[in-house]
Amino acid sequence: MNNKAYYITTPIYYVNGEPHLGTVYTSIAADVLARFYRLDGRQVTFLTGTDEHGQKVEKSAEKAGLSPQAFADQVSERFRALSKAYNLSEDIFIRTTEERHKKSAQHLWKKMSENGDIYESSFAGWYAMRDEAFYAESELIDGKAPNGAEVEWVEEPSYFFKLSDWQESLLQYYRQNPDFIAPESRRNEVMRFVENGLHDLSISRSTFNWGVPVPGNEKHVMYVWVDALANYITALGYPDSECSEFKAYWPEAIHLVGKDILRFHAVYWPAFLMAAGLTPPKRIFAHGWWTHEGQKMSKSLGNTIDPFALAECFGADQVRYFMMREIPFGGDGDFSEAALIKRTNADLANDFGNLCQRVLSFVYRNAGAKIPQPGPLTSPDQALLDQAHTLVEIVRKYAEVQALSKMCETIWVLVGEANRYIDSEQPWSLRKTDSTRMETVLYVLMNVIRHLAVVASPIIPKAASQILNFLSVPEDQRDFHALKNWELTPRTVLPEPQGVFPRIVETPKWN
RNA sequence: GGCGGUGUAGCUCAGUCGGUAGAGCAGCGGAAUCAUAAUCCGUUGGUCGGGGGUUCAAGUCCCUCCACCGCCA
Repeated sequence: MNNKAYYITTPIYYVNGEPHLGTVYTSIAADVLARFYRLDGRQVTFLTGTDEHGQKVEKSAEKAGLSPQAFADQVSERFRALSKAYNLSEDIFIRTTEERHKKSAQHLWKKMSENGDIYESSFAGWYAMRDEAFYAESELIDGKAPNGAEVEWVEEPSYFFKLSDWQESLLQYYRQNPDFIAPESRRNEVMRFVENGLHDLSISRSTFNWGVPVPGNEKHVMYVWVDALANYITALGYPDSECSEFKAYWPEAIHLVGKDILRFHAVYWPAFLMAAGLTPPKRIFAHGWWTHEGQKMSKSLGNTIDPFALAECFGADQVRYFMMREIPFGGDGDFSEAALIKRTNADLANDFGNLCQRVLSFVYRNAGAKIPQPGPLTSPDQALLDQAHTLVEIVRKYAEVQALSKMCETIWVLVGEANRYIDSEQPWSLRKTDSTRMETVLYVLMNVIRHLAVVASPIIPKAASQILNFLSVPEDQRDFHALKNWELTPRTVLPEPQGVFPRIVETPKWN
């Protein structure tokens, strides 16, 4: 068994806005992987949290008549609530306003500074508060940022990070670690970007206060990305790089990010780390964006999706499965009500849910409501069981590369096999002719369902746990080790089963 | 404008080292009746974006054009 540490992160979410579909997507993906590796016996830390500093938060707080901290407290809670709504199993929910984080970010700064990578200068440029980014004169379109954000001329003293010095080291790192950036198309983009030359980075601001003070110059606060990115090591105990958490998990980190913030993670972050004498993370995975009924989601279009309403009306497991299954991780996808309902009804209710129900209720009604006693196995029995036994292995291969939709697909292939097996073995006929054989068939099926439920539990945790309850599988026998080393005990009494994935007949009102 | 990617059945996509096109969903026909009217079997359907070339043979290699997308400028 592989006991190696597994560290999976989402970006910290900016408290300037409410959780949206993209937020949930990243978090669900991270949760699925975290849960998978916990079941696989690995030592896992799953990190998420909120990014709470910056000018936008300061302004929003002012508008709301609150202190920045009180405002951040309020919105941060909304992101915590998301974990409840979607059964997210984060081990650490970090907030950048925590004292330990300030210490960590400041230490990181000091290290970069000691290494000679930070210098003081002044910055003049067009600043878009909405993006918290600067634009060159040549980039402006009709006096606005390329994306339409309002810009203002800003001239102020600023500290700079010598990003330009890190071009070669970064390229070398990319070449030596071909898996560092995924998907591959993104990796190529990043490499080309770096090959084209890097500009030094303004990393402090002095015109507002809501941020981590720059060590040695309290007039400046850190530019939001130095502050934000540091969260990944704060959570492991940095600056104590000798503590057990840090030693176990760094640099094992797998950062899941949206493609919009890939550059910060794949270019700035490793440069910061190397400047501070630390190793870059193991992998950055940039996933795609969701459209809604074919349209880009935006507040102005009024077509955003409230993830809370979504989970409430369709079910957290249903939304989790849909998002993981519907598009290959890394690509863009479309969220449509029809597609969600189709997946729910076809894959969850008809294929998997009904498989469980037809077997479990048959056992409950026609086999004494007990786990059956199997007799000798036939070759179809053995063939199906063999597939169940290799399920984890195949799914694990996909988990290793964050191929989440492939993980789902693989599991559902076995669901299909199990449905075909029932039809060909016909336990309902055996009931009248050969009850021993009937019990064998049912036992095989229950065992296969057990495998399916355990392996699918990272994706659909609630339903999987219900199914395992119906199978009377003890709480402590629900991991991958138990699939190999524990068996259903014949004659164990079973509870009355119920459907776990109801069909959606009438579309709920949710939006 | 530079670099890269995509274009295959109604829809979403797979097609490894070139050898006369595949899956899922939808549609159609049938079987079964344990089950959430779920399941299972069979089946219709494509001049593989257009054109040209290499080859005994190209969705698969080369050229060119068109459309869409991404990153950079």
